[in-house]
Amino acid sequence: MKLLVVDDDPDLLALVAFALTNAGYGVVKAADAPEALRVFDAELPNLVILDINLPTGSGFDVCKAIRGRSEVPVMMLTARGEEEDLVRALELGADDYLTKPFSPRTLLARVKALLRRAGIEQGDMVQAGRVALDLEAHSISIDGGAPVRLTRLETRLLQILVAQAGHVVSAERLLAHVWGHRGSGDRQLLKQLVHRLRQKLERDPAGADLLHTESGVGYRLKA
Amino acid sequence: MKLLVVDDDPDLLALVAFALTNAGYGVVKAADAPEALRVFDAELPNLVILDINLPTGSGFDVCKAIRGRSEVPVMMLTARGEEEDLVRALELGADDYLTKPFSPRTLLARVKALLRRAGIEQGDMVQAGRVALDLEAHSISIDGGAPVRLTRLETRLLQILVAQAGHVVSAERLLAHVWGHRGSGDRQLLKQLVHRLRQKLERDPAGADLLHTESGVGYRLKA
DNA sequence: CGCGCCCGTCACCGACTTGTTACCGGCCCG
DNA sequence: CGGGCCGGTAACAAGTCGGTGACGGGCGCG
Repeated sequence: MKLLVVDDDPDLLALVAFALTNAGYGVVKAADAPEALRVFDAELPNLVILDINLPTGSGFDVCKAIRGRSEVPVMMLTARGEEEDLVRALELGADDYLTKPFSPRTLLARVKALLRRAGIEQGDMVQAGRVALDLEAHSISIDGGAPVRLTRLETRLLQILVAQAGHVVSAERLLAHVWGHRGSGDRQLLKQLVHRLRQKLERDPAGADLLHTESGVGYRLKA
Repeated sequence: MKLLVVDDDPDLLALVAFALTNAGYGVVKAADAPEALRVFDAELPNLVILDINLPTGSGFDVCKAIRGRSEVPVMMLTARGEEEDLVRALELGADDYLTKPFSPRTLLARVKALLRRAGIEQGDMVQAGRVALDLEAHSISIDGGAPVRLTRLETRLLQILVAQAGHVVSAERLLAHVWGHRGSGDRQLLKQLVHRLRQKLERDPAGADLLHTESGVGYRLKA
């Protein structure tokens, strides 16, 4: 799930991008109108978040241009007291708006609602660094590459590793999460699962080296 | 198609009910929280439109209570400036929201979109990508080709697959939708139905490969 | 009544998943 | 130097899952 965020304020742009990335979305950014359209055509995002006030050209033009080539949902960002602009934006085909300042939580809820309404609801998806794990489809994609199919256990293993990306996860904890208390203490189960998972990851050269062994402790997914 | 509208403002309630009735929907009304739940249980509507501000109990409680007993789509109505409430509503399981004031046209478009997404569109045709499913005639047409007759169960199966086209639908969910909770857990039923459906689809060469198996998860209709 | 269709059930096959055993090599430490 | 521990790898076996064919009961209809 790829989102395009357009804002000329670097701080706000970074904040929004951070919140969305953390929630597991792929984010591409643009700081002005021409760049926005360029990135849009190159990346074909599933949703656009667009500041009304842009230095070069206005957000209206971008919204209109996007509407000319796609039905993708567009959310406008506006400063308080610009309600008349808002009406214009909605008439131009924007799907929702958000008044600054807003909380990341509000942003996320709105983005989710928009995606749901547009019917491009994604499955449960978690992302960490270069890997995107699709819990619904049981697949993983590295650096946005072709998705690799995973088995049930592999998915469960990756789920916790992705959630704890960059940190070591103890073997005991992995065992508990994947097998429940049944497999407690059986390191062989884990060895095999890790081995099989690595074979799949290494089919994509970008995926080799992602899953590190922390000797005597557990495993760690590169962030 | 029956819709439940809940609002304590008699004017707004009448307006909304009028717009929906005019569009051909059956409408039942409620003015407060207890009445809403009573009417809900009695009428089992296909969609609920729910004001957040209710005199007795809040819209939240109603939303939660409804979610506790059904997956029916819920649309929340909110006044401008209640964005925090909105987030809470969406997290409680509401599917969409509308900020007052809104135009009847907007309301209708949203209601239609919600019903389409929920796959409870009645009567007419549902379409997704290259397939057009006729729920009345129990037939399907691929790429505008000759319609193929379907049985009752095949139609129900395709209904949810078309509604979720491009996304994996879990076996459990398919079973629940086609057979109700009776067939819960019986994969064999699903295997056979999918097999029979595929045979029909593959009579049209364009239809082969449309219904994809996601091993260990469920099935997915190509978008 | 007999026919055809719908659909639930059984049986079987091949592919995949998962648990288990065995073996290899490196490392630490006495 | 040698044994024990650890992690990686290979190979096998049992179990599971999905696809397919076949049978037959139920039902509506002429």
